[in-house]
Amino acid sequence: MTVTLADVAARAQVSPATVSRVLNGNYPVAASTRERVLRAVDELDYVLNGPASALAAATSDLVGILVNDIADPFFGIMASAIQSEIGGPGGRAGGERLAVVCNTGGSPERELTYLTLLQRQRAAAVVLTGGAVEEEPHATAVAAKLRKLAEAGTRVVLCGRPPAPDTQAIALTFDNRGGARALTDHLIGLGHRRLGYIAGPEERTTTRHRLEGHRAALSAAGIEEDPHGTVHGRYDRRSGYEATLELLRRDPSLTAIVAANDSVALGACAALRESGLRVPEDVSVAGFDDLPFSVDAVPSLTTVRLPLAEAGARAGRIAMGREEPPPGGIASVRGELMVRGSTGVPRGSVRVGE
Amino acid sequence: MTVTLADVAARAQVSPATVSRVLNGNYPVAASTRERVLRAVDELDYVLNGPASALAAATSDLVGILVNDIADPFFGIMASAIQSEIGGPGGRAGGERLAVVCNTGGSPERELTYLTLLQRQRAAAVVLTGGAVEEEPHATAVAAKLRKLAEAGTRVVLCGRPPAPDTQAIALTFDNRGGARALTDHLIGLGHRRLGYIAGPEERTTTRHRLEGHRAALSAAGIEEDPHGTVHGRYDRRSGYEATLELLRRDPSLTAIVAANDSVALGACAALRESGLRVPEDVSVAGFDDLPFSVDAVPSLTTVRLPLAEAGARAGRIAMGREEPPPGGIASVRGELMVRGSTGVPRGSVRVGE
DNA sequence: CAAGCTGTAGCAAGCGCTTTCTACATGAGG
DNA sequence: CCTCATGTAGAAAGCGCTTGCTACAGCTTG
Repeated sequence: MTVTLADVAARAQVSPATVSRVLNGNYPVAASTRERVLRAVDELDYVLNGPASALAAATSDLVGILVNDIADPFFGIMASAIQSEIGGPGGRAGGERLAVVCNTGGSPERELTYLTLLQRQRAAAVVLTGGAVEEEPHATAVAAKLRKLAEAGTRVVLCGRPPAPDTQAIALTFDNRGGARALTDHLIGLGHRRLGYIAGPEERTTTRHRLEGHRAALSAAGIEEDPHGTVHGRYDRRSGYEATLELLRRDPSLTAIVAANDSVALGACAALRESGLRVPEDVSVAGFDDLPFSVDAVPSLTTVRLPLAEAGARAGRIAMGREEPPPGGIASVRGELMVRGSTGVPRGSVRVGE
Repeated sequence: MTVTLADVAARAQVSPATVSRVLNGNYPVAASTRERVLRAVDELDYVLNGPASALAAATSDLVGILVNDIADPFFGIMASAIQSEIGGPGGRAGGERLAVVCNTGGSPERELTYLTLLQRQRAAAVVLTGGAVEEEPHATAVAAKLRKLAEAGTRVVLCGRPPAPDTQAIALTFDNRGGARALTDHLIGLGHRRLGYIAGPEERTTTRHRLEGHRAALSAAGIEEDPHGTVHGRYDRRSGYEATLELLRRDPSLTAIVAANDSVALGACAALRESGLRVPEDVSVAGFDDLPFSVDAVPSLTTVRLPLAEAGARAGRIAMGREEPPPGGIASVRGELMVRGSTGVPRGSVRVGE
């Protein structure tokens, strides 16, 4: 039924071993023999049996990329960059690797499930992207799993994710704290004193770090923080829309809104607009990430640019062992403040609600 | 070093066969034995060797999802929906499947490479999304590959992609022609007579179908088509920006621009704005797909909504054999015209360029 | 001219699992 | 009490490939 190595060998009048060596190209084979084998492969339309070869060689060419939300360009861009350094014909000769992205949907359980599945497949490497969940039963479980993977020879790289101690995992972390700090500093510099903050889900590291940066800026400027000034939500547009309405309800006099990311910021802009408020004349809005659509927004979004593609590419190379890991296994990747149209000096003093 | 089935068997004082049966749950095992085995698995932290089991059972739990551009939400949304019906703990008990998305980057070679890689892994199913390339050496090669896959028992589903004849592949096709027709009809109905069209890459089916729908609408309205009214580009924002400048150069008097998709439309809006033209007062703009950001654009985009998530979910279920394929193996999925702020009646008659 | 290389190819032993077939208790039926 | 289903477990034969080791030409060398 299906063609096997032995069939090819028979056709080429050589032993299976020789065929295997031709295909893997890691052993001297006479040119004439090689050609005969290749012709047989072609004529029989032979396709290597991946599982069999993985079993025999005790290695696999699978590389897993875990993302929180594949429909979010933030992850799409990173995944794309990682993959481009790993899979397909772009890479080194002979080394076809199957780079696969797994969508955890932000669920800790699914993250663990995928990790187990990849461990099962004896993946060559695993790249985890995006913020981690800090909640306890899970964080430890993931760390343990990562350790196991590393022990089994799987290279583990974290991209845009905080380091996982005792794990051997290489981490390229985004400096969310610093970026957030710069962003809020910018707003404060413009004269804003009443700022609202729309945060992401509470249990994520990214959320916490960005919030910490924001608060650091506030306290450095001597602005006492209003506990009502922060609303938590998801990392999507909708969440930004709703949170903005809530912030406006709590404090109609705020002059700036800092969002957890660009999507949230766009939602905020929409809510503001529908509330009859202009951006940035009435309320300034700032995002985070600088996704492609952010320049295009009207007004264009002030945000912190994260080098998603660069970091992803680097993570991919490290995962493939084609680039040295950073010293200590940890590197912090800085964002860059992009000042654009959505932020400006606060208008006068009081605005009447409604 | 690594724990194997045999180790677990030894620990549980049973034969490897029994452990295998407990793990697969497809053979009666006494409750007490099962429990003993499970405990041993737990204590030893045993993880099944995927390749070995795939080899022995001649099946694998891999499901491949091919996308053209993972950084594009169009694909992200579909991939997410497909995956949610396939992978992780969402599915049927016991059946953990590894749903993986492969990014072809729109390159025919990579598409083929991934297909081969999946064939190698003896994937349980493959879902191909997005338009196909029509160029000849490639189209035939892909069809041949799909046939091979199907023969080898891999279920093949096309989602948002035209049917592949002689292939056994199930196809859920988007009615791009019909959607494009409705969209341009709408514009014509508003009174537009000079329309520019920004198309995608020439060799893609999606591009051709949308263009055909557009032209059908024009000719039905008795508008003779200006060969200069169409510019080809990529499916991204940038392309829309550049193409718009080009269209404006060719015909400064056009009153509407139809874009290949929403991203392109956004780029068009940006170019228009920078050229001092208002949307829709001076020029109407229409997109296609209705991605999440389209409602948020200013003005919000008139477009054709494609039920990406629904179609993806359905494709996923079909791929898993959990839903009957449509009769004849082919279903056409219709889009819905969403009339929003970016289109309006054309202004007066002549506008002066510059 | 015998001994020793070098370059190629084959043998055969697994890799870790699944699954068919066989074996053996048990308890039921005659 | 013997025979037979019935339920449960084990033995063992692969699945298709890789790879360490062996074999043996054809050439150098001393």
